[in-house]
Amino acid sequence: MAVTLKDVALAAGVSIKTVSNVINDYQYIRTDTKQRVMEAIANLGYSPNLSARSLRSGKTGVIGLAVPELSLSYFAELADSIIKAAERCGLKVLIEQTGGDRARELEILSSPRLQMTDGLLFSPLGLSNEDAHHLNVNFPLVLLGERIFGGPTDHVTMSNVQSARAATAHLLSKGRTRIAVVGGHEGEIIGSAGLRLRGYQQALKEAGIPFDPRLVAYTTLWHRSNGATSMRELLKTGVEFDAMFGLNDTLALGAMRVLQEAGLRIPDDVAVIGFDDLDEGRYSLPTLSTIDPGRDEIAATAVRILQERISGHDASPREFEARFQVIERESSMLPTS
Amino acid sequence: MAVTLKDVALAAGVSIKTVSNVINDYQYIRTDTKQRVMEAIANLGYSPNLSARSLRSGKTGVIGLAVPELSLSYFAELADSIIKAAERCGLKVLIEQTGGDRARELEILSSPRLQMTDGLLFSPLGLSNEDAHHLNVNFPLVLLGERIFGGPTDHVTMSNVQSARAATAHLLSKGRTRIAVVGGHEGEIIGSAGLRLRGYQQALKEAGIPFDPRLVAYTTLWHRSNGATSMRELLKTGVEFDAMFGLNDTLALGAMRVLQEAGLRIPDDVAVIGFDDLDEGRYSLPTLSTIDPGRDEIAATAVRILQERISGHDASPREFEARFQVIERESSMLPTS
DNA sequence: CTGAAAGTCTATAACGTTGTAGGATGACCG
DNA sequence: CGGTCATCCTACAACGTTATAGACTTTCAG
Repeated sequence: MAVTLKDVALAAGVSIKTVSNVINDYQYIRTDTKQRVMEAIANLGYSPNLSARSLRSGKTGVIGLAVPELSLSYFAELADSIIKAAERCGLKVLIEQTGGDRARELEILSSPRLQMTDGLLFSPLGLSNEDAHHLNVNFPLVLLGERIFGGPTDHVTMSNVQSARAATAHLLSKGRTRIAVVGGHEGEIIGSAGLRLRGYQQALKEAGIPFDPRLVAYTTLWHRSNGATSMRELLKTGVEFDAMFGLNDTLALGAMRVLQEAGLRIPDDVAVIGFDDLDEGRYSLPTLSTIDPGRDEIAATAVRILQERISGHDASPREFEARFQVIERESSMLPTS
Repeated sequence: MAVTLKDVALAAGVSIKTVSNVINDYQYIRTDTKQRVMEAIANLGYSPNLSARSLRSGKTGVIGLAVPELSLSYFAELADSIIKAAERCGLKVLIEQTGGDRARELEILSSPRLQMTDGLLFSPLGLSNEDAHHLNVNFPLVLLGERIFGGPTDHVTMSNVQSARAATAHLLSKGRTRIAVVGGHEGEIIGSAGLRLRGYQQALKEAGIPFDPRLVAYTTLWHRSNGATSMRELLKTGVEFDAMFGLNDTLALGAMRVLQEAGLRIPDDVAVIGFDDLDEGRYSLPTLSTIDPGRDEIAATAVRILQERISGHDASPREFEARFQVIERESSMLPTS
């Protein structure tokens, strides 16, 4: 059925290796031979069998990307950036969804199915720092996200602590002092929630404002609905606040919706900032202030260093932190006090 | 470096074919032989080389999914559903982004790089019905979306016309008669925009209401910003309306934001319905009425029939239409007139 | 004119897996 | 006891590609 090198070779009257050489731009081929082979290729509609090629060469030209879920906007936009970055390097991306489940994440690290790829970009959610040793795998692996630091692999992350501190400082600069937080993870120290919460506390401390634990609403998955529920519970406790820091945009949008239902004005009664710079926050009502965590930079860096590892670059694990930016929109647009 | 069948065979003192047989659950193997082989596999940490396997078997266990962009929420959620459906069939998904660009879409249909997959789920945006013949490819292909009908391949789609008619009828049932539309594509007949617009017109006709072309706002890509811009222009024209049908949720949310900026109340002044049932619409303010186009059904059907084609099912092309549902939320919650 | 070097091509052996064909053992039936 | 059959295993050949080694030409300096 399928046309192979052999068929082309036969048609062009050369050996299969010559055809292979033409395809791989080997230096020493006469122009007319090349011509003849090219014609045969075109006539027969030959295209190389990639399975055979990767068996022989040991490379597939495909990288894996493991994320919790594409229906979480942050990961959809991350995947978008990564696919584009990979394409620039001539790589395809195979996406795996873990649901943020620890067991599934561990399974992916040991799954033989991933051998169809040259390496893996891995953004875990269920793993924690104690699982770091599981990252000791025998294939190129680049870690994304903030669940594990100091692990045995290259790691690309955002400046969680610093940017959360900047986000909080931004609200403080507006004269707000009672800043609620939505999306904490109970007891977490490392992880997006823990780190961002730490940044929040640092900013408070710098401003000389005591940390009030009642202002932190905890939740599990960072889904829209959880942002809404958390805010609803926070309001029920009666604790007062004049600003809110959503640990990501999705949470902030869900929470904002509940605030407005409760008749609170944004930013007048409650100034709001999120985290992630989702497209969505640009068209919400009000538009959402946020942190741009440098997603494209993360994607490009991750793909680049994964490719370095694939081509055999051997060095001790490196940590990369993307540049961030505070983006002020309506939800916190107030005169600076 | 890597452990192969040969190594395992040597360690277990059997032939490589026996090891292969153990792995593939061949019937006739003595329990103790099996045991010995399994142990050797575990000890050496063997896992099969998938390139070799696919070269031999002609199957890769990977399917391609080509969509415009994952940062468009609809496609992110579609990809999510498809990856989950594929997983249930033991398939991996390789995602390709076309940007909705016709040239790139055509390229994908002829790209040899896709040979790393067993088949393709293809959701074009730039192609039109005249390009149907390009779908005549020599690999299993299932078409998604509404750009091409009656093409040479299986096709899974949503009931665009019917469900748009139902969406419009829903607004009409609330006593609204001046229904603006956001997201039309100039001159389009086939395609999500064209079909949904047709459904809109059908509903009007059934209700005996004349079609007013001034109520239709046109746009290109269905991005949030375009929904906002379109609505801004519509308001500028001064044409009156008491309801709006966003041809998808993203557009509707963008437009809703502009309506509210303009001081119009939803649903009181303008009742709104969207299309797609994005998660986002559940937490917007107000929550967004919409059409659930049956995304999971589309995903499951598409994967199933692609798999049928891969396993050699030969029959004339089939068309599938998913069941839809009108979902009433706050943006159109009014007493039925 | 000669030998070395550069240019052009080919035969053959891998890569790691599965399919085919068949050999060896023992059980069971007539 | 001979033959058939099920059971268990193996040797070998493929799948389509690229790497290796080398054969044969041509070029060109000495």
